[in-house]
Amino acid sequence: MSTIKPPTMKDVAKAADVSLGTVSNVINGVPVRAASRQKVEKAIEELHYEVNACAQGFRKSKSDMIALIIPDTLNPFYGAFTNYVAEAVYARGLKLLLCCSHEQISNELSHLNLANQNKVNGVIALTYSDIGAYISENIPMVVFDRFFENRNIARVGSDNFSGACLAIEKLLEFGCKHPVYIRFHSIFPGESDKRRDGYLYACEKYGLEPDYLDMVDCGEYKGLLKKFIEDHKLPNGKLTFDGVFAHTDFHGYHFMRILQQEGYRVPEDVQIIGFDGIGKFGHAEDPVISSVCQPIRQLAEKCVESILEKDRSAVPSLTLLPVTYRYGGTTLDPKT
Amino acid sequence: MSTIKPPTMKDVAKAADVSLGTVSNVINGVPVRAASRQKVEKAIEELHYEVNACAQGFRKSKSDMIALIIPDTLNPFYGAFTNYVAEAVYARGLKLLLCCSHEQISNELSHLNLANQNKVNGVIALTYSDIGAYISENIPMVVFDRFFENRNIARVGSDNFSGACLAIEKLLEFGCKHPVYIRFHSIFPGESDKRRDGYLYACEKYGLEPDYLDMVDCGEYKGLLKKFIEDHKLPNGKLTFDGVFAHTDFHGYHFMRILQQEGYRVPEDVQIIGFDGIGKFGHAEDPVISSVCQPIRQLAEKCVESILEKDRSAVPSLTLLPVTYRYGGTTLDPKT
DNA sequence: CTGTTAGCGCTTTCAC
DNA sequence: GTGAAAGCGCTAACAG
Repeated sequence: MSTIKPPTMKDVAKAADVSLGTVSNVINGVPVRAASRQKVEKAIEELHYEVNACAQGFRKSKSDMIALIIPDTLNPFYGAFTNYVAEAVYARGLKLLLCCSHEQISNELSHLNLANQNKVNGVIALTYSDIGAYISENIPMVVFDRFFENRNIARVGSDNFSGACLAIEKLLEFGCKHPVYIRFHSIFPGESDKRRDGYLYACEKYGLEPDYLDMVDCGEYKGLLKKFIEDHKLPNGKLTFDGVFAHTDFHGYHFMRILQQEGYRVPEDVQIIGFDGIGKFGHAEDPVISSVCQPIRQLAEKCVESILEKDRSAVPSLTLLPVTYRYGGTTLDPKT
Repeated sequence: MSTIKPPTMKDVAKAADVSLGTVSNVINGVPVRAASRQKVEKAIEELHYEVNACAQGFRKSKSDMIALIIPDTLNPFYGAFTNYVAEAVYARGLKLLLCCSHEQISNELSHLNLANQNKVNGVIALTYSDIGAYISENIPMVVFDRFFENRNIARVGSDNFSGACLAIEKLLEFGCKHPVYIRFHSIFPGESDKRRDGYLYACEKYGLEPDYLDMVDCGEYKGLLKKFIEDHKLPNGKLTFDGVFAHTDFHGYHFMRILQQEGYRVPEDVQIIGFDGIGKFGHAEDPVISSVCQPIRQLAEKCVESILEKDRSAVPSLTLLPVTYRYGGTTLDPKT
């Protein structure tokens, strides 16, 4: 067990015959005389010196890490968001501390504690509870996709309201006369509630009778979807609706499966547009259904940008990014 | 900007009227007289003291972090693996440093450096190159799924050989007479090459004529798959094969799409079994195709376990976990 | 520009 | 068991 201790800045200083401060300056990009710089660089090279990030973090009370609190990375949407946050973080020379909460408030809080204890530069959170109150005042935080009012924490998300309108407009454009809305939502209020508001607004705007399923997500969605179909069946077997705006791709997809099981054709009898933009092999790969896509990469970028903004008064309290429609086989898009 | 400095162990010691060492002992679970312990705990409570993980890491030269080096978290397989590694890491009171390499060796190396600099307890790597040589001798490392010979680093993965045999056996069981194998592989050698070996072995064992496509993955797989179909078409339009073992679910899925475009029915005309066990909305959710599934959670668990084993001579240099078959709509499984 | 120096908060001896 | 004290490697403030 001959564990050789790695060289320190002191060793470098000695080898380069300069002072500790000079070595520090070279490493941190502080202007230094060319001759000294070269001596130091040579010594670093020869000794294979590497900064001790722990010591640095300790001294500066900053670990140069960003903590991402997210339910999991199994869900393709979360996986994609995590991926793009990571990219944005690396691009700024920082590290990513990944905190999966599995939607447990207790985990969210303990991870928040961890973030505090580790002196992270900031935390990006996609949480199921209003955890903002628990974070240290002096750690920048931004919440993504889940908005809790009554708190002064920066929020970043997609323009859900416009997205819902876009979905309805597309369905109408593709020939639907009676689009319905299917929603299973968390018991926690969030920004995605605006999708319902957008649906209602679009109905009013286009003179449609609102007709929608609005349930708390309970795992029993399949039965409820079947019942919804039953309730909308005419005596001749036809359905009273011909279009579906689904709150998420997941529910849109499963609704499609059930419709098909019952003998209806998608998109010929019923067209479906979901929300999120999930692909079968990860984001942006082979869409699962036609969908209103969230700009995940840009959302991640905005979150990191907002965390790193030095002038905290300059970060917008709300940033809403535009969404786009993408064909995914469940709609009758005209061949353009 | 009235940033109040958080309390330190010194503050706790003063408030509890004990020495610094005693506070440290309480925090680290070292036996302490009950009276002292209570005084300290009370002080911690009152001051809202929290350990400074940076200082701790600095002092101990251990950050209590595990670094995971993985191409990305977009791919559902990687996303799932990341998720389960995270769980296993948290369960042991550690943190996860996520390093996405995007398959760039330069990124892999720089993340490895980072892991070194941050005094991580170990690194788990799913890499595209033999980076083992670059890690500090005294940081435990385990490579997952990509095995490089000639190096003394612990390796964990699925039993690819048996998995390939299982796939062929299932195809035969479901009535196939002529199963082929479709493979697009990385230019780097890896454990998944054993899937080909398994296919060849199964062919020999069951008296089949091996017939397979073996190409370096180049993004042009669609054209190559079409050509493969063309090359296996009889004058009457039928195919010379009736079963496909695909190297991954991804390629199996796309082969299915192309077969369907050309008018063949899956699974009636051609049955397909992939490898990995990808679901449409993340791992274990609604399989994309019938598949030989990797036990991702257990693999992750094994990796973490291996990293944390104190007695390095006790960690197996190779751990192969068994795979299982799962129906996913592209095979003619008997209703059991 | 450069050298000197004082800690950052914690763990870990070492006497008592 | 407990207190005192010595740093871990680095940054930043200061004087030259």
